[in-house]
Amino acid sequence: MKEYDFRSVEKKWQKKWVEEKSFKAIDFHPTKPKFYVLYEFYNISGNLHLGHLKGTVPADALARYKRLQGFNVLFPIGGDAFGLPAENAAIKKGINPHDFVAAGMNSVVEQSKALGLSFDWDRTVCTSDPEYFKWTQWIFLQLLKNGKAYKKKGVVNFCPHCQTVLSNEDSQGGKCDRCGGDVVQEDRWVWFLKMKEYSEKLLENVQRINMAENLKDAQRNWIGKSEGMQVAFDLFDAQENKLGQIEIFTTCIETIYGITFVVLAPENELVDKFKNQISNFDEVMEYRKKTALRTEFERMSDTKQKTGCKLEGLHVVNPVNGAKVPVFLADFVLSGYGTGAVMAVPTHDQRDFEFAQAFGIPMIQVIEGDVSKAAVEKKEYLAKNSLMMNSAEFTSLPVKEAKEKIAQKVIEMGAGRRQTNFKMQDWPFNRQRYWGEPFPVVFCPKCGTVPLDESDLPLVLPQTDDYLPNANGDSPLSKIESFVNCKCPKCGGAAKRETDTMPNWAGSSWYWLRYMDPHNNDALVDIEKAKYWGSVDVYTGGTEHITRHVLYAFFWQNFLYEIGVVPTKDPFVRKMGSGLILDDTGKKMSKSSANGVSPLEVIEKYGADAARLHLHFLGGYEDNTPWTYDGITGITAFLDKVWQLQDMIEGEEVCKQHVFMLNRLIKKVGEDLEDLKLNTCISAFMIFIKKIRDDGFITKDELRQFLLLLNPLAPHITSEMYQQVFGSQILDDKWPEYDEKFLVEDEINLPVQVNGKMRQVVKVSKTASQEDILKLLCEKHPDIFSEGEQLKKVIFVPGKIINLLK
RNA sequence: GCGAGUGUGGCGGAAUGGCAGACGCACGGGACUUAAAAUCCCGAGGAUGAAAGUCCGUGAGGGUUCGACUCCCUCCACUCGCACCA
Repeated sequence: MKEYDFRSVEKKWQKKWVEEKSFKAIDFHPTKPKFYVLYEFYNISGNLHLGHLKGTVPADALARYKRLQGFNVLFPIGGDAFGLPAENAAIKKGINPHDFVAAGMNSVVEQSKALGLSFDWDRTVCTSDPEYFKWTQWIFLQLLKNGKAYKKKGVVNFCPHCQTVLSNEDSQGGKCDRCGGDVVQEDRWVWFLKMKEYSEKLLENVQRINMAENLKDAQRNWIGKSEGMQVAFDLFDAQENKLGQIEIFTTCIETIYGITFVVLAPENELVDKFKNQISNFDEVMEYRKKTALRTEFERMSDTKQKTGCKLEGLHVVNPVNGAKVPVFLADFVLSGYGTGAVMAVPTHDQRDFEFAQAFGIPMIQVIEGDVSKAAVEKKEYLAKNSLMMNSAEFTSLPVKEAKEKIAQKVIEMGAGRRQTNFKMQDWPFNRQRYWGEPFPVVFCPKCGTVPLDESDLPLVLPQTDDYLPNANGDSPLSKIESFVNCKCPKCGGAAKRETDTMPNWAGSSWYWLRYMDPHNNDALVDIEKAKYWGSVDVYTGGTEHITRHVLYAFFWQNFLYEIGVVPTKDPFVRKMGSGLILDDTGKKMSKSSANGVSPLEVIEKYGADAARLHLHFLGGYEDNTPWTYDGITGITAFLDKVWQLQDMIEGEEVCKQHVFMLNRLIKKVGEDLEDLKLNTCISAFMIFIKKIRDDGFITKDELRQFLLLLNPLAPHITSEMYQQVFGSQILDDKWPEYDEKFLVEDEINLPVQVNGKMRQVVKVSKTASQEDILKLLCEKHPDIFSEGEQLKKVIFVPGKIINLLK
């Protein structure tokens, strides 16, 4: 047997798989059940690095395993190419984004093929391809027509470096997700998608999906459901004229008798409305200006330093006791959450406590506890169910009871109602950048905002050399006269196009649907095909997009379901978040930090099978794994031993000597592949092969089954060996099945404990009774148990352990 | 601050109530070789012992149990997510 030459063998099979379309998914397969495996498609902003393999290889192994099991597997790939990441990368390299993306797409395809990934290449899509984004634009039109998209001037996150508006999801922690710079708050015209309206539905998606609990928590936390009350306070001027009402949101209605002030977010429009009644208006405007200049990051980092400004000349009245209460502006109140106004109870809310101290506002304690140094907060007083004080007829009641009774009273008075709020905001959907989907919308002086006719899609992105972002944050498209000036689709008069583009998350919010029907010119997906392929069965990829892409995906899928375009509310049945590959300093390996090791480098040195196995032998799927070449010789030695099995064939059928361990291997490999536990799966193969080598032979059928089992992980070497030994293609064979009856060994090693301490291991029959074992101990290990010895108790778990208590 | 998670040999990591350290790397010994590399075989948590064995051992301390890496409580360290969300 000549040595295994991975270079020629791997190339041969990769070529064959592509040419023969070996992994083509069949729509409406007459007999095979469908199985949809998805990997989070490639972001076209750089080369592949080893981090990508953390998601692709397990998905590939699962797809190959399911195919051998007889499923009609859909395993597609594509490119996420529009948006900031690609554009920034292109600008950095000085290449036009069109060319950059074309080259990038080509590169990831070639690298995927070199890894032996079994994608269906006829279904590849790219989000910046007009054939694709035609349907992204189409979805936007449906959102607009169904009242789920609106344009509004509002205070939003803006990145001065990237010169664009960002969503909350893109500016977590007050930092731009793309450049890491500080995000500021700016007043801008923004296209919003009504994602907030879908909060409950998204929570249901989270409930239904099969996913790690910590990831679900992150999503629930992001959506941020909170149940409380909305209460109206009458607003008066200095002469006691009623001006209107201020509505506040609270989850602590039980503290309402302790209110000593009310706080509005600095942006609150009541300030403008009643400017004539505010005697210190200049001071107020100055405070407003000051807070607007603070970055989100600054606002968050000094939370102990409360700032604010009293609205002199205005006050509100507490509806439950008629108390006169002053009104402040302060930036610890967020305009986007609840009503942008809060009732402040310094004795029972730490923020209010700090604010009251800073501004010398009196405090009223309404629940028992020590409020001399800090507020006694909800968490504490609810846990203790402390007693009420200073709260009229509710004084001396336990707080839990009082909470309900006070709520009732406020409702009966007509001053408030129960209200559920969500942290998640509507999705700011436009970017002031060139490289994105143009909005299919025009502004007509006569007709207002007019959507393009669906037949005019796609609205393509005009070619230009002047695509750099503008200093004042206007889209580069606004400079292209031929694009901007157009005719109104409604009245035919002169009109102007929207010149902002959609965010990078637009194209990725529905791409799994397009794979089901990638070449359809009449619909984003044929409804019958969508019914056939259903939801993605297993979705692999990183966890960093869990509160962004995955929530956007839930949102769009729900919307498309409501308008009858797709048959299910759930895009994914199961989402499996992969860990990261870390470099030698413990940092995440990524395209942006330029520490990525190219898979091609590993493939060149050791081969694709070795690269696939080694990376996943290093650690579990969900764990962060430090990358190293150390240990890869163990993998190459293993593959050499696999190759040598061809020389060890003796006999035909599975032999008695090997039947137990072969069945055990089949069971273990199947279970581990379902859960993407590639590391323990690989070790199971190593244990098996060691035993075969000890015995010195393998039968022909044992080898056949072994190759099938290993094929999902190491497809090249197993395909070659199978062809050489059996003369046919491994892909035409079927996954082996195990039989429970072969999984029980006749003889087992039974641990013997004395008083809970391990003393001995005895070999006994699997059916041995307690008496049998005690008898055996008398004969062979009298030091542990001898004839006639008194035992206090014996714990015997058949097949597991025996524990003698003396 | 809130939420979640992790902590096991020299290293990557197995084991989710029943033989801790599977499997692999590095390491030591042996075979092959003039020699080295490669390959193959054997050994190996720590302490003690010639050995059989004994004791200790999964971040620290306590608890539940016949039996705990595994379950519960307290604490320490690290990682991640969210963060003035009323």
